[in-house]
Amino acid sequence: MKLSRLFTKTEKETPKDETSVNAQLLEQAGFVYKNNSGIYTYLPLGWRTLNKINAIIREEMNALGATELLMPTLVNKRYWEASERWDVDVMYKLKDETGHEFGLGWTHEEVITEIAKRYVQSYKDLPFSAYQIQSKFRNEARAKSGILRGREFLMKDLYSFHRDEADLQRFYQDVLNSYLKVFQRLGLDAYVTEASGGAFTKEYTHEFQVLSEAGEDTIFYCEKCRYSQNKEITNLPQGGKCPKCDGTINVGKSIEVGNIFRLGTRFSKAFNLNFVDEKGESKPIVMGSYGIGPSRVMGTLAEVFHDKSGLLWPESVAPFKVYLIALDGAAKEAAKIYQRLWDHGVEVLYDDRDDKGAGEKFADADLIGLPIRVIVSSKTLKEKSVEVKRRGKPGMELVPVKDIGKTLEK
RNA sequence: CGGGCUGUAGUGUAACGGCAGCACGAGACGUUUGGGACGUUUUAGUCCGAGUUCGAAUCUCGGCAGCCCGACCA
Repeated sequence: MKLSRLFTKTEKETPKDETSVNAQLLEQAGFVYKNNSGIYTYLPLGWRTLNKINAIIREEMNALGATELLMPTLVNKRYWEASERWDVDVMYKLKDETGHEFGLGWTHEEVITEIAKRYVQSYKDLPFSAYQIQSKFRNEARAKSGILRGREFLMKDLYSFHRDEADLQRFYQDVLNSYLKVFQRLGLDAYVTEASGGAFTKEYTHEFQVLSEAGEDTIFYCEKCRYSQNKEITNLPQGGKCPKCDGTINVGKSIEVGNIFRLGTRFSKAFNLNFVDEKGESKPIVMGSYGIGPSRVMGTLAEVFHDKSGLLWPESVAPFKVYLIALDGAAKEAAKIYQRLWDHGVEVLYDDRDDKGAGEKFADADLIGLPIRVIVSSKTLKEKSVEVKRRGKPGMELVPVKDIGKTLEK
């Protein structure tokens, strides 16, 4: 993409009134636009990043054997009444002219359970799992921290259906491992944290927590074996011995980027979702639900990966891999290099603005935070080379123009 | 939902109750190009509504909006 065609611009100043790093940097660099508190537009750069995050999640969900679908956002009152969740204060409710009442979907156990009823009758139909990536709406009393806690946000929600607790437990463990893989690919160091099940279950659930001062949660964790518990439920002693190994328990603020729940039969009983086993006996289906917030993940990445000059995206989620800059009359050669890089499958953002000084282009490159910066100038062309620099790393190297595609495609 | 703070050009900021100014940005022309370059010139603003006052960006009330703290957060 050429910068001259990107309609967004960076801001020289950090937005006033924003104290959280993700809000400051993502707005300043033109990744998101705040329409209202907790309600954001994902601008072209941000949308590309979000789609990179989604693509990684999709790959891992598909690898689990889950299939993707898309459920409605407008969810009729009858669904919520069936599970006794109509009187939930985070739900946006609305009524149309004819008096039909809806809640905007803030989670979709009810909808998927009803759908499953239509297609699942026998043990032969189990187990199965399905997921979606969709905007969720939650009427948060207080949206905060940029895109970390929004009223409208993106969520990947996965639901699984099993014949018994043992099979749920097996899949639950698979999802746990799958989530760890997702976060590892996203460049995030997530702790699997034991937490309370809230209204869903009396058992522990597991949250995926990334240490960050911007987080709202507090976890007690062992760096050595990575055992971790949420402050809500823990009796681990700060500075004390880890009960699982000989490590020490630390305390830190953290961002919850994912969670997994064993739902049991709460929803299948509410909707009479049953199956018939080999003996002809009818039994309630055992369910699980599992969530990751891609938009919150994006905010978390901004919180974790930045420096005083701007963002520092991991390559797996950067909107582009390369920020290409043409200086002093090298535009013609830069355009060729731009094309060559794309031919090699390298995603390039080309700063082709001819009315901007070098300093401004450098500042924007740093702010936007793509992993690699390539500069073409008369100086480098004298060496038949371009300058390649990694964001956040000292030093640079000259790479011959003829090798640039091969060098950067890796 | 309780509490605190704040709303001035696109952005960031100034102005005692008394002429709304500055910088950047944006537009035009020219010179520039290795860390937000320079000259000339143009452009654009007091969140909305009431009230007090000779006079309101400034004081009062209401609304709307944002940030922060707390409560809440399957």
